[in-house]
Amino acid sequence: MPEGHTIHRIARDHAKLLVGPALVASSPQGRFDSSAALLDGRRLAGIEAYGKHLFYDFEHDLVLHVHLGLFGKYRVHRTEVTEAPPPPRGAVRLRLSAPTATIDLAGPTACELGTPDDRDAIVARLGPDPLRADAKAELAVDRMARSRAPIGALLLDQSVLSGIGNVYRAEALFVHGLDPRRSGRTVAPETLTELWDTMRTMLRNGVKDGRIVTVDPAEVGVRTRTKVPKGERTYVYHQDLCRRCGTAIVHDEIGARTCWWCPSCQPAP
DNA sequence: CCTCTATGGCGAA
DNA sequence: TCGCCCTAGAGGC
Repeated sequence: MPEGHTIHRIARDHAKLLVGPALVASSPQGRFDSSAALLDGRRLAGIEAYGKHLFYDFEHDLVLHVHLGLFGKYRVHRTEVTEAPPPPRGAVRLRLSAPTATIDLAGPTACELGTPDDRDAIVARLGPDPLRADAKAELAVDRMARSRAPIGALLLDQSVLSGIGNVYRAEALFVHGLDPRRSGRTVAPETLTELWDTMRTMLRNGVKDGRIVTVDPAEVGVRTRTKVPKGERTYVYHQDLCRRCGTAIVHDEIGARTCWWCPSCQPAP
C-alpha cells in the first residue's frame, strides 16, 4: 500500500502511539535480533517521514530507518496496560511495544539502525517531498523541465521528487492530459508546477483518507472520496476504460513499471 | 494446495 | 536492462 501518503500517515500514527515511554523491542522473525536488542528499553523522541522513508529518532542518536518497499506492512495492536500484545502473526521483522500499543513490521525493503548522519545521507539523495512543508517545488520542476526522460519516468524518480508511486503518477498525468511518454522538457514549466500542486493535493487526500482515491466523487455519483467503491477510485490506473471518456485504456512499461493512460484524454506528443 | 500479483528499489551486468 | 529481495492475500484447482 505504500506511496508517500501511507508513510506520512504511519509517521503521524506511530508517533502518537510510541513517543515517550521506554519501548520493548524484539525481532520475532529473528532477522533483526541484534539491532532490536540495541533499541530495547530506549525512548522514541519523534518520527520523520521523507518521501517513502521513515526515520524513528531514538534517544542517544540512534535512528531506525524503515522503507516498506512493495511488500512491507505494519500491523498495530492496541492493548490495556496490563494486557500482553497478541503473538506475532507471520514474519514479523520488528516488534515495538509501548504500554498500550504494539507495532509489528513485516516484509520491509529496509529496516536498519544508523546515525543522524546516515539519515541525512539518505535524505540528500531524495528530491523534494510534496507532503513536507519544507519542500521546494522549483527543484523538482526545474529537473523535469530540463530532462529528456519521459515525464512518466521522472515522476517515479525519487531523486527528482519523492513520495510518488505508480498509482499517483498515472493519475496525476491523466488529470493534466499528459501522455507519460512525453519528454519532461516538452512540458511547459507552468504545467509542471500545476502537476506538482495536483500531486500534493492527491497525497494530502491520501493521508487524510488512508487510501488512494483520485477520482472526483461527483463523477462517480457519491458525496465523498471515502464513499467511492473499490475499483472506481482511479481514472486510468489499472482500468480497462477511461472513467471520463470511455476510451480503452492502454498501458506500457515506463520507468520500469507499468503505466496506464487514456490515449484520448492524454494525446500522444 | 498452488500460482499470481502488488502502491519499490537495489546492485550486477 | 535484468534479476533479485521481501510478504500477504486473492483466486484457481
